[in-house]
Order: sequence, then C-alpha cells, then structure tokens
Amino acid sequence: MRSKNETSGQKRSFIEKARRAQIITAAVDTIAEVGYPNASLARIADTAGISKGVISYHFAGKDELMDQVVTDIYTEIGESVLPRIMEQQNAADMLRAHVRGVAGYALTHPGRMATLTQIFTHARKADGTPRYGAAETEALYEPLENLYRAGQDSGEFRDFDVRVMAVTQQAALDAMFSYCSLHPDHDLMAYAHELSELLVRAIRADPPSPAPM
Amino acid sequence: MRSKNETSGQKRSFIEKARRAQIITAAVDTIAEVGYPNASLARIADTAGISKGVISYHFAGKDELMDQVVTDIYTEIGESVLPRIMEQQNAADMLRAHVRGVAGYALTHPGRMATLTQIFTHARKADGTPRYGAAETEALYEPLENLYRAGQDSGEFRDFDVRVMAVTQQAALDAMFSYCSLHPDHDLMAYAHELSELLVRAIRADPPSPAPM
DNA sequence: TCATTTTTTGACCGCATGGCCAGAATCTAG
DNA sequence: CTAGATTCTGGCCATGCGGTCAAAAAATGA
Repeated sequence: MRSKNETSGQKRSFIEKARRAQIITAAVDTIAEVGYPNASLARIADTAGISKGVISYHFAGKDELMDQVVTDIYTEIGESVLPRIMEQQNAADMLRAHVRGVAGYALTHPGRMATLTQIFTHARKADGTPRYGAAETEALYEPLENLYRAGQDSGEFRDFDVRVMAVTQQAALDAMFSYCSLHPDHDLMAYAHELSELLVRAIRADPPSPAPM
Repeated sequence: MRSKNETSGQKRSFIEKARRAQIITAAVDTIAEVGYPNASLARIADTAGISKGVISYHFAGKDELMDQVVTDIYTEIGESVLPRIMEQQNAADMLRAHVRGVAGYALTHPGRMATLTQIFTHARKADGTPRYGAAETEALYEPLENLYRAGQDSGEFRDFDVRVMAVTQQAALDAMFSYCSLHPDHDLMAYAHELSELLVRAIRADPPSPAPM
C-alpha cells in the first residue's frame, strides 16, 4: 500500500509524477475525443496504454483525476491569456484581449477547452448534483467583474449590472467553442473578433462626441 | 401486443393519451428535480406512481419519451412567446420581447426550461454523440437571424454577423436560466431587462444624432 | 356472465460503470 | 544475489441502467 495520495499530498516520486501526467494527458485526449460520459476509466487507461488499475493506484478516484485535469488546464489558460490582457492600456482592449486570448489558446490547444466544458457540464457528485457548481463559476466571474468596474470608473463603460454581463460573457465564450467545434468550417478567430465587438458595444459608454460631419 | 406506437402513429385511445401525458409530466418533474443523468426510467415511473414497465408499454423507449417532452415544451414556449414578439413595432422591441417573453415563460413554468436544457446537454445517442445537435440548434438560430436581418434592413441595427449574434443570444438566455436557478435570490425579470439592454446595444446602429446639448 | 383485449406488474436480462484486490512483475538497496 | 518496497495486471464485485417478458389484473363487449 501507500500512505501518500492524501489531500495533504506532498512530494511525489519522480516516476509517480510522470505517471500522473501521462494519465492526465490520456484523460484529456479521451474526453475531447469521445465526450465525458463515454470517457470511462477503462477507456482512459486504454488511451494511455496501461491497465485500469493503475489509475486507481495513482489517483484516489475518478473525481481526483478530473480535479487535476481541470486545475492543469485552468493554470495553462491563465498563463497564456493573462499576459495578453495585462499589456493592454484600457478596459475595452482588455476585454477584447480576453476574448481573443482565450480563443487563441483554444486554437493552440484543440481539445483542452472542450474537455473543460465537458467536465463542467457532466461531472456529478455521488448525490447527482453537479460537481463544479456555483463556487467554481464564481471564480470565473470575479475577474471579469473587476475588469468591468475598472472600465466604469474610468468612464469607458456605462453603468450596467456587472454580474449579468459576466455571466453573459462567459456563456458567450463557451458557446463560441461549442459552435466552432461543431462547425469546424467557421473561423474561430473571426468569430472571436466579432464577439469581442458585440461585447464591447454592449457596455461601452454612450459616445459623448457627435457623429462626424 | 399492440400495433400502434409506430412513428407513423395516429389516433390513440383516450386513456392512452392520458397515460402518456401523465408520464411526460412525471418525466419533466423528475428531470427538473434530480437532473437528466439521475432521471432513470425507474425514477420517472416512481414519480408517476406507476411501474417501470408502463413507460416501455406506452413509449418506444426513453428516446421517444424525451422527444415528446422536448416537443411539448417547445410548443408551449412558442405559443407563449410568439404573440408577444409579433405585437411589437420594431426589431429592437421584438428582441427585447423575445428575451423577456422567454424569461416570463420560465417564471410561469418553473422547471420546464431547466428540463429542456438538461435534455439538450445530456441526452446522447447510442454511439455517445449528443442526441440533439446541430440540426436542432439550427432551428433556434434561424428565427433570431431573421429578426436581426429585418432590423438591419430597416436601419435599426448595424452590420454584424447574425450567426455569431444568434449563438451568443441563445447562450446568454441559457446562462440566464442556469444562473437564476442556481441563485434563486436573483430576480429573473430584472436580469432579463438588463440582458435585453445588453443585447440591443451590442447590435444597434450607431446613433446618428449627436449627444444632447 | 364470461371470453377477449388492453393494461399493469415485478422479476429478470445483458451490459457498462467505478472501484477493489490478490498476485505477478519490476525496481531498489544492501 | 537477495529481500523488500513499489508498481502493475487482469479479473472480480456491487450497482444501476434501459429494456423485455410471462403472468396477473382490469377493462371491455356480447
């Protein structure tokens, strides 16, 4: 047996970290390919080319595996998108950078975003309630709302309900990925450009200066 | 046995229609309460107070049951919302009427909308692919796109990608229901008002007249 | 009333899942 | 080389699913 793998987990052996990474990768690939409901432990193990029991050995259960997948992808997205946002000079450009940055990440890492959506919408606790619920989405809304408020304070954005807008923007992004993965012919970056314009116009301050001429 | 229940089904006996309606109601209630993944035939039958076999007797299978649920709710929404849209005089008000009308329906029939979302996101065919995919969502986008184009032709709306906007509006509506069912304290109609304003501003034509004063 | 049909029941089937574990294989020190 | 710890395998388990079925029950009609 082993005494590790507790939530208070600490140093793992080298080979153990490698195995966990391998399994996580296999999980991402499998979910992206066949969807969460069909991504059984057996199928994930098959993708990884290992026996099913190995997953149970290195992870406390399917839930811990999924937690790791989510954490890994989130971290990666943050590292990819945050710098792009921070180099902008105003709130509207930051919003555009967010939309296009996330879209760019999705293009660079096809499947990652889809896997995230799959896990969020399908993973359930033992009692049947969604495993990633209010608390997790709250973490998504807060940075957006801070961005909105900054724009409101600077006068770039009008007065609007930041929560409604945050929910809407997040939903619009999710829909963008769903739609583009269902219709691969539709150019994702073109979609992202169009969407970022929609979002900025929805909340920008009414133009103070009259139309030209 | 019985020779009915074929897709080319025709007249059903009175009692049969009643039973089917009862089962459909139980299915809606069960899905709304415990979510699609936990709404097994056994649980639906339990809600209806009947034996599981009765469902198999009156429906070809779980799929046909779900089709009926979807059809019923869609029909009801259309009958409730369409008149409200048609009595508007311009495209922007029609868009607002759509958002608020659907929200109003959701308030009048709590659970129906959630059930629809549950079925769409979780129902799968035998091969694991989503049961309600591109074809079904297309039916949602088309009326919206027609509304957008009408507004563009009349000059109310600016030039934008109607497909991106349709996907966004539908996603925003779905998110509104999800969010408000997760946070019952948030007033749905207030949300709908805010959202309709966001959407109109995203696509309205740039104001031709200068700011007052 | 009684024969026939329609409807309901509850047990049962095959299947897939997540998890478990005894034993085999592999690696690591001494 | 050998003993012990680590890792892996493949089969097993209980559970729950959708669906089926023979038999019981209820409704129907002559």
